[in-house]
Amino acid sequence: MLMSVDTDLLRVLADPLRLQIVTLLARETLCTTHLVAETGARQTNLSNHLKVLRDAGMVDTEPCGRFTYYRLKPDVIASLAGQFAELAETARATAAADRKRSCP
Amino acid sequence: MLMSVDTDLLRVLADPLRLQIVTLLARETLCTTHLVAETGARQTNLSNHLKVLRDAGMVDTEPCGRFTYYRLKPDVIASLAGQFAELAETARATAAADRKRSCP
DNA sequence: GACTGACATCAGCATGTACTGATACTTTCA
DNA sequence: TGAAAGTATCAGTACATGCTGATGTCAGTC
Repeated sequence: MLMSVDTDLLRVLADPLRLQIVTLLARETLCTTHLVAETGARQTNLSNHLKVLRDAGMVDTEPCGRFTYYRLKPDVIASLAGQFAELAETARATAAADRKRSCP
Repeated sequence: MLMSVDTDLLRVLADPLRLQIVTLLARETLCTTHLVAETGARQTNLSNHLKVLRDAGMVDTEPCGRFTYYRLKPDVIASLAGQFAELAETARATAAADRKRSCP
């Protein structure tokens, strides 16, 4: 069966530090220095996670002198939100109808 | 900062087999035998994953003779969907406003 | 009561993951 | 032009994760 939600994206967001980065970037475009300061993570650890987010296609980079700005791709989050909304609606309707398959 | 989405729940759903189980249960209440048949997973592997879903508070169990039925808790999925919807809206508004913090 | 079916639990193993420290590369500054 | 700042990459390590096979427990059947 086709998955209802993209598990590769879920795995990327399931890490607390990466989710924090995504949440910060949802509010404003920031550079690596900003993100180190806001998250308290070490610079190389943050870079590792930023690479995971880039590879997952969730953020774009934007050089600015020797700073690198990261910008979230809102459509990726919107797509995930849509998938969860569908799953939630299906679950709600099923609970309301109390659908239960017979014993085998 | 408080997380925008529950990463413990995300980690639970980030596994393809567990997400498949949740998707099947979103459509109807099923027993372990049904789930083995629908997913093709081995019985002990499926039981391991069902335990993870129970421990995460995503499903309830319902004994029925020697069968065990699993019922999805729709409010858990609805809550996650709501969290993603908020994150998506924040991201969309930020992209529209083109918010970018100045260089440090 | 023995047997069968359904399913939960557990230990072991292979693989994946997240962090650290070291280091390389690029840009800017003095 | 060399030093400093910013950031990316990499190897190593410790821990987490997912699967398997074996096995235990409980409900139903004969």
